[in-house]
Amino acid sequence: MKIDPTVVRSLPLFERMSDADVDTFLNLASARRVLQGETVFKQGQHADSFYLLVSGRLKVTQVTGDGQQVIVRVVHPGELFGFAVALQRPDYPGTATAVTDSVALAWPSELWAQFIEQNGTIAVSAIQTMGRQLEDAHTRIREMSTQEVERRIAHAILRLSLQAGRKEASGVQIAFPISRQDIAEMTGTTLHTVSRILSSWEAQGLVECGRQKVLVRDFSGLSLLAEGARD
Amino acid sequence: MKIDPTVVRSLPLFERMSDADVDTFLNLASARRVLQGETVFKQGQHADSFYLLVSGRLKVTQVTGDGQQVIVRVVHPGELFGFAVALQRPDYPGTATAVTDSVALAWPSELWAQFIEQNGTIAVSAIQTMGRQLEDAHTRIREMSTQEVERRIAHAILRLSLQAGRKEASGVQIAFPISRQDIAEMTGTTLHTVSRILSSWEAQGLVECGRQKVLVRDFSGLSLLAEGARD
DNA sequence: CGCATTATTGAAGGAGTTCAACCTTGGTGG
DNA sequence: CCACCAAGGTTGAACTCCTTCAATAATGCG
Repeated sequence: MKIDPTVVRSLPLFERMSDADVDTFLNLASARRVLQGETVFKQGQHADSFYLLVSGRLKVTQVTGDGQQVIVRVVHPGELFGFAVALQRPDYPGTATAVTDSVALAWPSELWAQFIEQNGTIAVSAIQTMGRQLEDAHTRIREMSTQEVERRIAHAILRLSLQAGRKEASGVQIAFPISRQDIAEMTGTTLHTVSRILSSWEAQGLVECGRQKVLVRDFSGLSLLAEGARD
Repeated sequence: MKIDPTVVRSLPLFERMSDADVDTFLNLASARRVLQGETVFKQGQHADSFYLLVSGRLKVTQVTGDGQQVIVRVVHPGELFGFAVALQRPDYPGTATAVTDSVALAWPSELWAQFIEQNGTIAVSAIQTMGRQLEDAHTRIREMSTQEVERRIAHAILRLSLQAGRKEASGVQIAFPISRQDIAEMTGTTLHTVSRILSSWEAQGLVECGRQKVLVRDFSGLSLLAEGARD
């Protein structure tokens, strides 16, 4: 599969890089199309590649010993993922599943150290990607420690509508299929609680939702709720 | 304050670097002694430096809008911290407080990009540090999502005893003063619950504890508990 | 020695889970 | 083309783990 350099150019990772360097990187990469529901890699699998999401959307999940699933991250276009090498791990700590049809670039893990050491731009970008993820993770920890479920769900929905929102006539729609179960796995609760809360929000006119979809009607109303301004 | 290059050499960050390069880095750094209870930087403060902990131990806390505190990280010797620059943030997202007398090296934030771009070794180390932190954060998220308080506390105590344990006659002591409140802020619960659980563990002979101290007597017993093998 | 900080423990209450039953939706194969 | 059924969603009721409130005790610093 061939990738158009101009598409790639627009991604932050490459924007400060010379044309020649971009070509070098692209020549070493292989592109991969992943259909909705398919996985790029599975938890525990040998980490032979690291990836860049070109288009689409992925979720990265981890399964605990007793079979419970948690969504640790949503991958948006332009982000690096699957860089287990960077953590000096032989295997992937989670499973990456496409929630929409997606395209990813893959490089062999052996090239990671070489990329980072030889190209400062890549190093800085990689660090920024990880930094943003680290902040997200800390935000989530803070929320899970201190906030009740309703506020956590509000934050999660607001974040998704910002990172993956599509403007519609009546509000902002989250641009990929997302189930109650998914939201529960992102906020550390159960699908039952998520369902109850979304229903109550719908009654209040804050959101509109259906099977695998959520549309934010009243962004500022939801923000108030997220910030703890209880009715 | 002067720093001995041989001390620094033993840290992973510098171990693959040439003597000349180590000197260059040390000449640009300023060393800072931080006494127990003092802060290296405060949440919201302008991020003018990034740091490396040479000795001692720090906790990094965040305070939420409504005044609740959360410990987002414990910094152990040899680790980078306060690299807000890397996240393209003008300010520190948390407060770093010494829990034991500590020594840290500080570099001006402006040097970060230069360090990373020019020295591949530093870049790879920085990425590994962040990667490890990211994994820790994901582990914590997973635990908070799926495990009950007792198991979370068990995991936290085990982790601390591995990362900061000092062998004593009757077990492994956590090598810095740690209160019930601290443990609560690390596991997303209240000091009351922590106190109750530690008391019950003490009765079972798993730990021994006093004011600001915890000693693990039965590591494997506690591990069993952490893994969910209920009595 | 006095007092602030830290810790313990009981009792009451509540937010959210668990269990259970039922309803909706949309894809697919007869 | 539409009937069927699996996957996703809703909602009630019971229960429980943990928090919150409250009061008292221990520890160690100045």
